[in-house]
Parts: sequence; C-alpha cells; structure tokens
Amino acid sequence: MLSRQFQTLRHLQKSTTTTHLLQLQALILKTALDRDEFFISKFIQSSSSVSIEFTRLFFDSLLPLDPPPPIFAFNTIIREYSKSSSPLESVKLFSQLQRVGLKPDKFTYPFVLKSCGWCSVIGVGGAVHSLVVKMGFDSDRYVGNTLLRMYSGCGTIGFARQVFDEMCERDVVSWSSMIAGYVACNCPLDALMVFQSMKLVNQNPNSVTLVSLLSACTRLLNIRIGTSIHSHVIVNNIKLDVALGTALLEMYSKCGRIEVALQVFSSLEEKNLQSWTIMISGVADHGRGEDAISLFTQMEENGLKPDSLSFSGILSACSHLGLVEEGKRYFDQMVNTYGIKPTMEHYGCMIDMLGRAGMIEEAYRVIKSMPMEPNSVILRSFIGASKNHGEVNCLDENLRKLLLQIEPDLGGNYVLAACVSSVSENWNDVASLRDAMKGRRLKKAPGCSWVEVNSASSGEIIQPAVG
DNA sequence: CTAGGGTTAG
Repeated sequence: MLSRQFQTLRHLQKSTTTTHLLQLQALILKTALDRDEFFISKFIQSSSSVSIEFTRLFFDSLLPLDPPPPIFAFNTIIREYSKSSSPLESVKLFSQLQRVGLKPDKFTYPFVLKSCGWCSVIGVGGAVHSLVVKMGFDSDRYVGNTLLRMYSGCGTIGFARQVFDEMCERDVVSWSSMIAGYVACNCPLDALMVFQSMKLVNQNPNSVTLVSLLSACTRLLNIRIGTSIHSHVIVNNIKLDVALGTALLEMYSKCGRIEVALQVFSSLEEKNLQSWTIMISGVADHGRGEDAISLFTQMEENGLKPDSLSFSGILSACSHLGLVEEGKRYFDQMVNTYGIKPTMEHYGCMIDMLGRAGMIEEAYRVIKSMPMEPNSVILRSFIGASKNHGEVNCLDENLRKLLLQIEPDLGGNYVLAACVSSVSENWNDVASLRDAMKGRRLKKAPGCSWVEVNSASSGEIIQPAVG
C-alpha cells in the first residue's frame, strides 16, 4: 500500500494538466486510496498547486462518504484556499465541515482567520472569533496571533489591540504583528510605543520586528531612531537579509541620507526587485537621474523584471532631470514590452515631464488619452506648466474647473485657477475669490507633535518622547 | 506517518 501511495504521489509531481489529474483520480478510486487519510491530505496539498479547482472537485467527491473526510483533509484544503486567489472559499468550507458534524481544531482557526483578514471580512472574522472563545482555543498562541492579524488586516486596529492586550502570553510574533499593524494603519508612533513596552518586558526584537520598526522610522522621517536600529543590528550581529537591508536602505534614503542608503545597498548579498526599486526611487528623489537610469539598467541586466513601481521610480527620475526622450522610451517599454497598465502616477510623471519641458500640447494629449479622470496633482502640474510657458490662452477651461471641483478645500488651487483664468472672468477679484471659498475649511500642513530624545548609546534602540 | 502565526516601496 505504501509503495502505491508513493508512486501515485510521484505521478502527481509530474502532472501539469487537469487531464493528468483526472487520470490520477481514477487511479485513486480504483485503489481505494480515497480512504487513506494521510494520502488525501498529501494529494490535496500537491494538486492544488496545479489546479485548486480540480482539487475542490476531488474533495467534493469525498464529501458524501461515510465517514466524512477527516478534519486534517478539511484543514489542508482550507489552508490551500487561504493562499489562493479566492480565500473566501475557505470560509465556506469552514461552515461546511461543521455541517457534516466535524469540529474545527486548533489548526483550522489560523487558516480560516488568515482568509478573513485577507478578504477584510470583519463580520465573518468576528463570528469565527466568538467561536474561538466558545471552544476555548483563544489560549493557543497561533490562534491568538492570527486573530490579531485578522483584525489589523480588516483595518480595525483597535480590535487588534484588544486581542493583543487580552492575550495571556505574548511571543515575539505577537509583538511584531502588533507593531506591523500600527505601521500598516499609518500610526507609526503607536508602533514605537508598543516597542517601548516590548523592551520593558524584556522581549527581544528579531529581524522581522526591526523591519517594521524601520518602516515606522521611515514614515516619521526619524533618522535618529532609525540609526539606533542600524547600530543594534551591527552590535548584535543580526544578519542583513533582503527584507531588513531593504527596510534599512529605504529609511536612510527617505530621511535624506542617500549616500548611506547606497552603501547599505551595495553591501547587500541578495537584492530583490524591491531593493532595486527603492534604491532607484531614492536616487531619483535626490535629483540623481543618471544614477537612477544606470541602476535601472543594472537591475535589468541582473535578470529582474521591473514592475509598475519600478517604472514609477525611473519615470520620476526622467521627469526631474528633464529627460523627455528617455521618459517616453521607458513609458513605451513599460506598456509594450512588459505589458504593465499605466497608473495615475505614471501618467503624472509623463505630464509633469512634458509640462516642464514646455511641451504643453503633448502633455494635454496625454491627459486626454488617460482612461481615468486626472487627479489634482496632475491638474496642478499641467495648469502650472501652462502658466509658466505662457500658454494660458488655449488652456482647457474644463480642467481648471475640474481641479476646483475635485479638491475644493485646497487654497492654493484657487490661486492657481485665478492665475490662469481669462481677465473677463472675475477670479482675479479678491471679493469673488473669497466668495468662492466661503464655507471651505482649508487644509493645514501636518505638523510633528513629538520631540526626540537624545541618547544614542550604540546598540540601544532609542525611543521618541511623546509631547 | 502530516499542518499553523509576524517583515520591505504608495
């Protein structure tokens, strides 16, 4: 029997089509392997990489059996669905297993909760949470940690925090998940405060924790804490893997230390698409367009395929450096060679680039060719360029109106609109400008509400003081 | 005879 299983599984490894899989299914039925719990799970696991749909058909054919498929088989297919493009199927299977009289175990919950977080279905996730508590699985660390992630994946960080606070034991994963959750919902200061508590209970951060902390520093533009994390890495001999290295070079780059970022970048043993892209955007943001182009070429030579964000970096470099021909070439390459659909940001770079170069008509043609309505950044850039190049007379009035319509609360837009409006209109009249803005509350620039603490003993990760 | 949780660009 064992050799038969082995043989069938080896066939499975070679299977690439559903026809092969159907032949295998016939074989399984003939040899009664569908009664073998161990085999079924292995089969589900391997065949779902070929086709999850087929795997489901196979699994459904087992459902009417008596006894029903073992919980292990359910867990396996639920896990496979949580990794697939239709994670909601794992939720359906979760209720189905209860309908055939089986009880979810401590492995079932993490898989189904992962799907809930992925699909952002807080309703289902909450229901599963109640079940977790009712069945007494809330003391399981894995279950607790996936609950936390489910809530933060659903954008409900308060619930995530509540799960975290009520956990009876927290490990480094719980702390890292909580910190990552705060970073993801754009509360980097809360992330640092969680880390402060983490130090108080003597829980050591690992490299995953540090990646999230660096991300928090990047958002706060806090080079001091970022640097202290770097020294912690060096003092504690923590390996600079791709994730940590990329987070570190991003922190330096976004905080204006482009030279240090380049140093970290070149010291990385392994670089992935993200490392290259962040480095390219970094030098581009520092006005070093030639370096961006050279890095982009090196990246392609290293066999990496640029994605949508890589092109954002290189296009913004072209725009800042006024490299119109290169920019057009990259845009064309993106669409025609790599088949990437341009986003608002890509169009923004092109329009900005053409506008700065005084190619107003061509920039206008790009706006008209966009499949979506231009956003305020693009409109401001284009209207500003028209003004700077003295081409306000042929400006499309609709674009000017559109800007005030989609972003009526930004005062500067009225100034810009007034500058490019024809004299016959009354935008230049202060009274009517005030009238147009009546009742509008203008946006204030965000301020920094906290003060740094100055204590940089090496290896010690410093903390912000909350003001 | 088997399985589970956390990380990076906007």
